[in-house]
Amino acid sequence: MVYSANVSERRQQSPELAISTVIFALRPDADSARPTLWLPLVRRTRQPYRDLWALPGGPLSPEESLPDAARRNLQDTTSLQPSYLEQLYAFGGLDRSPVQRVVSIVYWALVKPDVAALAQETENVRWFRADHLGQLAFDHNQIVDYALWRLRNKVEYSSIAYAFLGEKFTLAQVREVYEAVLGKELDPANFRRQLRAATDIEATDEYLQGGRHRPPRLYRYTGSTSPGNGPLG
Amino acid sequence: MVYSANVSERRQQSPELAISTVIFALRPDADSARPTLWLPLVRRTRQPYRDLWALPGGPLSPEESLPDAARRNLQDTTSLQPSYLEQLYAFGGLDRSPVQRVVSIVYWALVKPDVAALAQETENVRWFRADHLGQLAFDHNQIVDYALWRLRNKVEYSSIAYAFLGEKFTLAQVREVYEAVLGKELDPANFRRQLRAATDIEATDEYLQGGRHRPPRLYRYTGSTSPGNGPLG
DNA sequence: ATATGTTCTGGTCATGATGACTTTTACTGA
DNA sequence: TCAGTAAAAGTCATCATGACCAGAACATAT
Repeated sequence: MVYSANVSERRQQSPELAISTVIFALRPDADSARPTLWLPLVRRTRQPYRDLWALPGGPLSPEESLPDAARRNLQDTTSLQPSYLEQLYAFGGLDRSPVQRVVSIVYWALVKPDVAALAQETENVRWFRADHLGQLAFDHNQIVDYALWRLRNKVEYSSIAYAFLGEKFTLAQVREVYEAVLGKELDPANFRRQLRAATDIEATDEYLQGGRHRPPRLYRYTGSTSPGNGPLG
Repeated sequence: MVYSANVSERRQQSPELAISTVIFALRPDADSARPTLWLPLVRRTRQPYRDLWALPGGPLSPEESLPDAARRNLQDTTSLQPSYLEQLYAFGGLDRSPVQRVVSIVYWALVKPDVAALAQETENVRWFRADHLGQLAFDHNQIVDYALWRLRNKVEYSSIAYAFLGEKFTLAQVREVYEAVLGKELDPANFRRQLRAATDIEATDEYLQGGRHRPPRLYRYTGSTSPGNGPLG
């Protein structure tokens, strides 16, 4: 759209196309010190929904692919590099924006804790607990809810949890990821049995020292880190 | 796009937005008389990919929702009314179309056999076996493959199979749906045991007469028929 | 040095789901 | 009346899971 148009004209045009991303990271909770789900939001500086928090997003540039657009937007707004990126859904309801119709192709991403820790908050970028969001701009509450549903499903049947972890980790750390995502405690012994049966994690001969208990063995994830069931192979 | 533009200008504009649909139906195979997966395609009458077969699709009208656009398109091109409709994926690669960049939001649909039987073929609409497609226009082979993957997954963990069946059916008919979709035979006794344990199918007191064997009981599906895990509730 | 608290690690047991298979029932058609 | 066929019900071994128990290996306090 190189020419300007008023609101009623915009209503008749082809809908605007935008890319947004729901970004999840695990950060230690202030009280319990256990990891919990957080996500960064950006403050809207323009109408509509000025001063409300919204998902990072923007238009699709003509020469970039959809995931590239999501990645660039993530870099521009939050300086974050995701360890996992997957398309979530295309939202195209008629009343998503009061001004002009917008079709948003939404991605969801996971970032590792060390990367998330580097991204400092600014006036217009802030991290929120996934279960303590206020009212967001547009239909973004609905989008985040759907992304949470997808994350919780996917963590149970795929090896996505390791996108939250570093190269080496203890089985208890994996369990904490599951517990944070699913919101419930898991039996350590049974959880351990399942992970030992999985083929995509292998034991190293290193142990994590420093705890006031028996030092746990460190493991390594050997599987693929990309969304393997997508249409791209 | 109300004004015309040449190819190089189009390349720089905001990408075109289109809606397409992959439609599945079960039709009896000519040889084995067992149901197999078929899908209707439309012949392209214009460049690019003129005379190749493609998924039914078209632009998004300003005042219709995404699923409404898919439904209308399905009606316009194939006169089919789906018993199930769900968003598949948004395809936005740079080289999907040689002329202008197109972002396609693709839906997938299921139609019941009686509805599919009514839709007659024309010069530009023809049904193809899902496993015997030739080369399609654009990236539509890739899209169909992904839709098949989704269908096969979803049939195993959801109650989607009943979108292929009428109001009353025998357990063997349900099994034939699973066998056609998954492409493998299933043990009748074990399959029956699973369906009897499911809560969303109830037995009627009717039996299907006419076979040269013990008449099977008819059942009814009592669950929901809409995609229940979508972002819309 | 010893005790204590913690988590890691390995194990048992009952239960439920699954796959392979057998048997009986109820129909049609020769 | 018999043969053929699929429906319907049941058996058995195997496997995954949840609940639970016990010893091992550390740090810390006494």
